[in-house]
Amino acid sequence: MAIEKRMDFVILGLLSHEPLTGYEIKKRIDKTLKFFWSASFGSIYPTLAQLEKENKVTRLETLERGRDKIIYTITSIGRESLAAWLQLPAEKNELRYELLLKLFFGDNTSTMQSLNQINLFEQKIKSELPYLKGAVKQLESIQDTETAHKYYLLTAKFGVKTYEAYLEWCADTKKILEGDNEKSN
Amino acid sequence: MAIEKRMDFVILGLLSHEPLTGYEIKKRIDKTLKFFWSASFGSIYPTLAQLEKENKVTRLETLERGRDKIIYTITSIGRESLAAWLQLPAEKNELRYELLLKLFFGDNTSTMQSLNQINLFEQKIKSELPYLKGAVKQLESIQDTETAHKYYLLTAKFGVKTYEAYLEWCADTKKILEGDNEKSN
DNA sequence: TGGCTCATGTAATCTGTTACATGATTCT
DNA sequence: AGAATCATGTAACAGATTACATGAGCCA
Repeated sequence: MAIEKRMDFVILGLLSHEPLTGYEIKKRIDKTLKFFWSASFGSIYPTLAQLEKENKVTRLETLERGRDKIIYTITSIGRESLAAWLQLPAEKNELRYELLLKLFFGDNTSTMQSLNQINLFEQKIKSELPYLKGAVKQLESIQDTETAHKYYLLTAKFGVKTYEAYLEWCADTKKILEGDNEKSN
Repeated sequence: MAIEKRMDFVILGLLSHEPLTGYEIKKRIDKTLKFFWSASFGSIYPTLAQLEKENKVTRLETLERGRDKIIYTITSIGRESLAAWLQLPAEKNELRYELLLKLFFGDNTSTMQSLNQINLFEQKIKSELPYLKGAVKQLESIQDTETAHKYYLLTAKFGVKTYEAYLEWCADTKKILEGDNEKSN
């Protein structure tokens, strides 16, 4: 019943900053939003077509370096729609961690298997954390008047904070499981 | 291509601890797994029917206090299937926070609106944290031989750790936004 | 007696992904 | 020359939710 099609607003939000092509929207999502949102071409292009029908965006076909491009620009109707959505309370706030699911059922397998899962998770977090920290550092240094950067910084800080918490938990949990593993040897 | 139907394994995992009805499975998920997984009746009952066809569970129809019940029990085939899945690396580890999405696009609205969103999130986390902490305390005190409890404790600790990180981030972020808000007055 | 919990199930719908199709340009 | 990137789009499918349908037992 409630507004659930968040892809509409992800796209409108990105277009509120600057006109973009569908391809560029995908890149922005993968680079900037990926820590808390994702999307595929299969949802981006149809959504853009629908937003155009609703007069929330306008399309401009261009030919750049011999390559066809469709640049989308947000309209005032689109901005109103986005602003209305921003006022509604955030409903979907969910974490879906298969790691935790597998760990929860860890009594059906060996301690080594559980440790293995945690190590994989830990490595992934460790490999992504520097990127997030780099974004925070860069955004803190620029100090421009662009308010969009300020909000980007706040979300990047969320990422750093939670990733650091994950790493602490990984270390704690590994110690516990390793202790158990030795006892059983 | 890969095994994506995780609902199968959530159910098999819960049944690996004890025989349950579909209704009880739903309750277990809502109570114990809700911090990192969720499910509805519309997926639980059809999945149970399918697992029975695959001989991974057996059904026992009973009449308890005049009320019909179907109690499902995991089979050895089911246990093998679960164990095989536990060995595979966890693939889906995603956080989908609409709050962060709305905050990211906060430059399209007032600072007050963004603060409001964060307050709502903070309140929700604060209201859920005591439950998680209670679970940790209880699980730490029992010290029984049930290994399942040990793994439950580890996931509950994950919840406490991340929720505490969220609250720290909320406090930090509110300070920043409140400062900005005063400057603009 | 009215509302809550127990209990099972289905149909319609949603929301999105994956895989495919196509082809130009740019980098190495 | 070949790989990677740029660029748009569709069809099939997946995986799940929501809403509905139904009804009994329990508690205040």
